[in-house]
Amino acid sequence: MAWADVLSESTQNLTHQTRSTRPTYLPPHLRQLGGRGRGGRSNRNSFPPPDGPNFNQRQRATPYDIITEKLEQVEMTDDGNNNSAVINLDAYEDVPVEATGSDIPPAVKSFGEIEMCEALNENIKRRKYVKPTPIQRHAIPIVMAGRDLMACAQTGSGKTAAFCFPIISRILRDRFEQVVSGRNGARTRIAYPTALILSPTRELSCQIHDEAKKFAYQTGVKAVVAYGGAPIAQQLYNLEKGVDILVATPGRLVDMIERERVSLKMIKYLALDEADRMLDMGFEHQIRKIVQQMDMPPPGTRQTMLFSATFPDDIQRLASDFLSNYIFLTVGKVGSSTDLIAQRVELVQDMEKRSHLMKLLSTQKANGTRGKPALTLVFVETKRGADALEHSLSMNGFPAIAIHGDKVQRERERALRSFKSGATPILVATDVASRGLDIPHVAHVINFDFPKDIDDYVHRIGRTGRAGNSGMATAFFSDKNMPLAKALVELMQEAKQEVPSWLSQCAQNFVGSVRSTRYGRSKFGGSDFRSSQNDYYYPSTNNNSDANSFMDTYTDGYNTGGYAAHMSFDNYASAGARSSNADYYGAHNPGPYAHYSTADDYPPNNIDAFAANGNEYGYGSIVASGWD
DNA sequence: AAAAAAG
Repeated sequence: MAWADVLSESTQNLTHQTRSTRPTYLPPHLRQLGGRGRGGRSNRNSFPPPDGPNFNQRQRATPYDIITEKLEQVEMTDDGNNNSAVINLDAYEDVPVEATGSDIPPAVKSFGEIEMCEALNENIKRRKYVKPTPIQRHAIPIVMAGRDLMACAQTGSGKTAAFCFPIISRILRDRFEQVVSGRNGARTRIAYPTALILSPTRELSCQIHDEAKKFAYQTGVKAVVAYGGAPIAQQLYNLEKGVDILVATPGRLVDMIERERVSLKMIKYLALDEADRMLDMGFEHQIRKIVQQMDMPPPGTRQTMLFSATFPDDIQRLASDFLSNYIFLTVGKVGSSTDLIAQRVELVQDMEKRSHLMKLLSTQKANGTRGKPALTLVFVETKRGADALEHSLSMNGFPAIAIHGDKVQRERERALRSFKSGATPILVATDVASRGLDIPHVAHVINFDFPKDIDDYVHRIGRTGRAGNSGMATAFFSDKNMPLAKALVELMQEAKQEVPSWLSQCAQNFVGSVRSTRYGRSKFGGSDFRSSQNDYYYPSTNNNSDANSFMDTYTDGYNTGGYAAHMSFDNYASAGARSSNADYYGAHNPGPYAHYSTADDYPPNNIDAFAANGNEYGYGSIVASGWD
């Protein structure tokens, strides 16, 4: 079958596909009617209205300032060693920045401009953070000024530090100014943290905790982590010894609160990492419970910071419940560090994915760099699929290990360690690993199953190309993914990536058939939803609903070129991929992108190399092995 | 029809 036939056939099939099955956005005031199958009393209007000073004024804030800038060149900080903490700031040259809100504190150019205690400064030096990244330059002064913040910054750009520094710094300042502290004395077993950092996965919470501990070293500020899947006793013991910053996943935290071992009464700083995920379906209820139904001080009396690389409008609406007169900050909205990730998309049907993956991996293997295997992260849709693919790869001589939520925590951590160390250079993962995890030296992210939500794609590929390093991402795109073609094309264009013509074609064929925001209008970062005049804004609790006029000024900041050069295709296939197996990327397929368009292209000549075993997962019997 | 997060 010729390539054109495949395309036309696949587009014909599309007409039979059902439209998006993702639930459409339901305004909060209608949710109790069961729209998302979430019963119960979680209607936010039923919460007692918070009585913070700014609470009811937050949407009535004075005309908003808009700060738009492009950064001047910042120094390269690479000191030559391979320390992953060193960020190649050169890569962030010309990153566009936009801040909206009232009275926006000016950005700083160096850590020196921020008033922080000496111990914290020492720790920053220890971590080899010479100059702040763009998100840090802007976010730190905002947090230091006591302002609430909703921040979008590209993956791998130092978000954790952007909220950890100022939180630690402010805790120290508070302690100095008012001697009073919420720390528990010997008489109570209840812990009273002053800062709470929530994240969507256990591994991410651990990672944030590790970072926070390093930054807080010798400052007297104590960070403790709490997450499920591990014995609770040790975590409780750590809390008893005193805690300032509690890093937690939602479930375990609620458990501890209900056991009356933790109280949120003294919380002054609340940070949600991967905030859009935290407020997405499935998590929102738990987060609301923690933030609005426990003893947490209301917005305006605590400081709230939300961070993510993506922030859809509907999620921003939900999030504004938690915030008071906040500043919206976008860093790297268009060009973004994902310039550093060379993205490629291949049309691969489900049946062919495994053999295609193995071909790809064997090419890569043959060209490993510096004697070290290139770390490759393969994303799949389901837990079962992850296990099946892990098995299949292992049986064919590819050192792979899987990580997903059905594994016990020890196994999850073991898999991650084994991957990081290079012992198992292929990690097959579900979305448990898609967000926030900082794994140095991931060379290649493969979207074996294309994600259902384009924002997940952004987060997944963000596992490579971190801290200013380059990386590559390959997506297998099948007929089933056509509804996302348009969003993918737009995203790739914004990241200055070459879009294969067949994909543009698919996108065009789908125009008008998908209206959902989540499918249609995704991009790196986002824009302040308060500025879109047409969207009805749902004010919370007892506010009046005259919301449309609350922000009158808005300019569309970015625009036109000037971003750091992105990689050409030659760079893309680097890491030696053009040597012995060059036809994989080159001669075999004349275009800049390699497609396996027909059955004749496959199997590759050396298929025996990885399918000779004849086991049930071998080439040819893929269908029977769990991919139903 | 999926992943994650409590046990």
